[in-house]
Amino acid sequence: MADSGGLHRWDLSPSEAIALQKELAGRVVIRPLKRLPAMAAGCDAAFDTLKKRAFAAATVYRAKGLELVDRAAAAAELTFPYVPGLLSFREAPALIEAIGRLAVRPRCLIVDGHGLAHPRRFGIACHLGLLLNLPTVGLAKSVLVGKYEQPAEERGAWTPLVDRGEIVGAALRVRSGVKPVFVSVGHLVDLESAIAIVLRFSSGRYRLPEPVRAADQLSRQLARSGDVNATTQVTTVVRTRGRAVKPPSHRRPPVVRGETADRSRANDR
DNA sequence: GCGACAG
DNA sequence: ATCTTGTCGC
Repeated sequence: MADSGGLHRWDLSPSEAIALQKELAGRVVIRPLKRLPAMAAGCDAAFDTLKKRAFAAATVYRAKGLELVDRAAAAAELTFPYVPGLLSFREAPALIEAIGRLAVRPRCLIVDGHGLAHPRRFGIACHLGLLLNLPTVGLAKSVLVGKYEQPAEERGAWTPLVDRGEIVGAALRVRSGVKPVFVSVGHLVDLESAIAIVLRFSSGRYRLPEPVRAADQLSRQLARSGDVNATTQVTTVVRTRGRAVKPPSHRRPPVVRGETADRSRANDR
């Protein structure tokens, strides 16, 4: 139905959630990725003005050509408050639902939020990666824990994000001359692989990698239009699919149902 | 006790 | 995260 693994419940109190994180943190696997994934899914969530409902989106991109391959979304009632360090207990259920609705099973996730760069080394990227058993990268726009030196201005430059004597992530310049983003290990990757993945799925035209940028836009769009299908608890909102694996001789750009996919330009942030 | 604090 | 248009600069 919703959970992918049923590893634990979600209706926990903040203190119980913290205890669970300490327990699950030991299961995170850090290792280099043998080969960069051909496709990766960006994951992000937005909220309605009443902040009573979350809209999660998952967008799959192909590394080659940075083309959108598939995307899905889900809406859910918010049951957990926003508490720094406990983000996954607020957003993960909806994100898991959205990811589960993808027609194309992603082999890698880039999650909006931190991974190991977390007080208990178990940010939302670690949580999702562990539950879905997928290589996962954490990508945040600001720091939760740790300090860092400003990296060089060129795309690809990075400096370590250090917390309590440990390198928990990196301040990575995805676009030259633009504020860096913070990359950290989620699960089944190491920091170098995580950085390589973020650079591979970004063109350098925007601060965020394409998958996350698209998921951010989709979730935000759905939150504003307070989309229909969002009536009950974990409910479907939209679903759009494109080409799956091994596309025919004639490539066809993904078609978005109900709305035209503007791929021209935009202003991030 | 005083700040810091993903989204 | 969210309330929100134009504007300055590469």
